[in-house]
Amino acid sequence: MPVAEADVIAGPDPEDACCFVREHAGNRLLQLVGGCTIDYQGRAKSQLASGERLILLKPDGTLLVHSDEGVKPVNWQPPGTTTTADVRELDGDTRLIVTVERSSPDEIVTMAFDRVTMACAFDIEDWEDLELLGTEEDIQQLLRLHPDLVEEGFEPYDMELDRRRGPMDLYGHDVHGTRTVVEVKRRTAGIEEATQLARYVERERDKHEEVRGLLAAPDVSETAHKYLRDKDLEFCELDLDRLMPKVPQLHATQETLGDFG
Amino acid sequence: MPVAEADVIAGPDPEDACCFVREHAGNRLLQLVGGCTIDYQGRAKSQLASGERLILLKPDGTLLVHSDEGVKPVNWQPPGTTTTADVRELDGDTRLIVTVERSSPDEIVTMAFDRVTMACAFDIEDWEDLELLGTEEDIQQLLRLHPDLVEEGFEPYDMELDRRRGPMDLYGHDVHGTRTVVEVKRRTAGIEEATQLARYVERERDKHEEVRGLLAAPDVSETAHKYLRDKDLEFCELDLDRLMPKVPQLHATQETLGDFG
DNA sequence: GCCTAGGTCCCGTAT
DNA sequence: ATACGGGGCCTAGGC
Repeated sequence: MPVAEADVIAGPDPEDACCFVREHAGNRLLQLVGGCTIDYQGRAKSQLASGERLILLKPDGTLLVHSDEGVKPVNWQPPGTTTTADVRELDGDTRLIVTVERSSPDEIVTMAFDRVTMACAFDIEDWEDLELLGTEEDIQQLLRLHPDLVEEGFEPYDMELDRRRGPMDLYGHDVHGTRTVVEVKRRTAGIEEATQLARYVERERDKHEEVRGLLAAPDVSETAHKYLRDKDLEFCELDLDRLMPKVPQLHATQETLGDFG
Repeated sequence: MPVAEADVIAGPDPEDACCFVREHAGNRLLQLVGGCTIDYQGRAKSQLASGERLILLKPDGTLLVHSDEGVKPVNWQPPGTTTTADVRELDGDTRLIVTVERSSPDEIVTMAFDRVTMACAFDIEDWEDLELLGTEEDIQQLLRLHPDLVEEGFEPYDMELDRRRGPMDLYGHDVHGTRTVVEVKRRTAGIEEATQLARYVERERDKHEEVRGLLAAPDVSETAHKYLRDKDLEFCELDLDRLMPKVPQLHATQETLGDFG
């Protein structure tokens, strides 16, 4: 049954469902709704007893198995898989078996349907990229443009050079000319972020006399703050309410610059 | 049109689609396929120009917006949102507008449809929990049972006590009676995992005379290995091919134990 | 609520 | 291919 550009079949028997999967897998966005067991073997191993789920197979080979709750799929496979469909006898019933596999790493997801409520296939074309604003990268660039928001007198080194200096978010010198490493975070920094900064600063302190380390974030956990003091590092509070509104302008100017660069 | 337990409407006009969304949002698994723009405002901000997408609204308030590629939804909301649907005039067209919002943090996703190809609603009941084998927790427990696989003569302290000792995966003493902290990883350990161990060991070394630190993983990155040597820590190679087959047994015995505990 | 740690994390990017 | 870092990460478990 064609529904605009969508094909929908309700309650197909295993054979029809099998044909449907074979016809559309890898070409269109394929959807199955029904009761099934799911086994996964690969980086780990999982089993899921029979229940009703929604299965999505994207044209790029992505598999998503969703239950009725939560953002994360209960099973999945990243792009690049190959799909096979078969009809097999199982416990005296004829069942649709769909397998999705890939190599490196070798992984396979096997779905055995005891019932297919619905099968759909449609083309969805999406040429657009998401424009995301307020990422760490955005904040980083804003601080490059307005280094005083990090600290009065802070001057970051040039971006091109920074690349060769390693993975540090910002690197420059403070008002007294002291080398200063800045790690930027878009949300409350925890112990892990503090350790990350410590690692970068440690490397620099091996090479140079005096190096300051700043963790620039909207907030820090107490544990992280203690750790920073311990390691002679500093926390630098970022006022996101002031910074975020500047981001759209940043993106606008970058688009303009893109015409020349 | 009832399709087993599924309702499907093809190419509904905005008003019908709006009713459909209002009727099913929060009750059943609701699906929309169509062309839309999507705006998100919350922890960050995003815009997505018009394109065809598949929208899922789970009864628990989860929102997923999928394009034709990749595992990750292009936009989403975790469980607990509320959905509203409206019909509005936009650019001289009548459009379905669906918003999904939540508080703490305040976030909103707004979808403006220029066309709805298909709308479905169905009940999917899934009472089963995924049984996952081969997690870090599994490996940890195997090593507790067979501590020689960590190192000849290693003896981990009791699990109950370990809880109070902090977040360390394993804590015990080696064949010479030296305190030993073990951080377990299920895959190649990188610099971050090495730093994590270093942090735990540092705390223990503040309190005790001599403390060893082992990073137990199937492999280590070169950088991480250097870091370990630097900090006087050690790498302990895990043979996953030997360990993983033991996991099913572990789970089986734990189920049995569960009957008594 | 905060915070930490894990994830079959995914994903981009640089080496 | 490996490795490192970010993510609107999500999610579970402690406190």
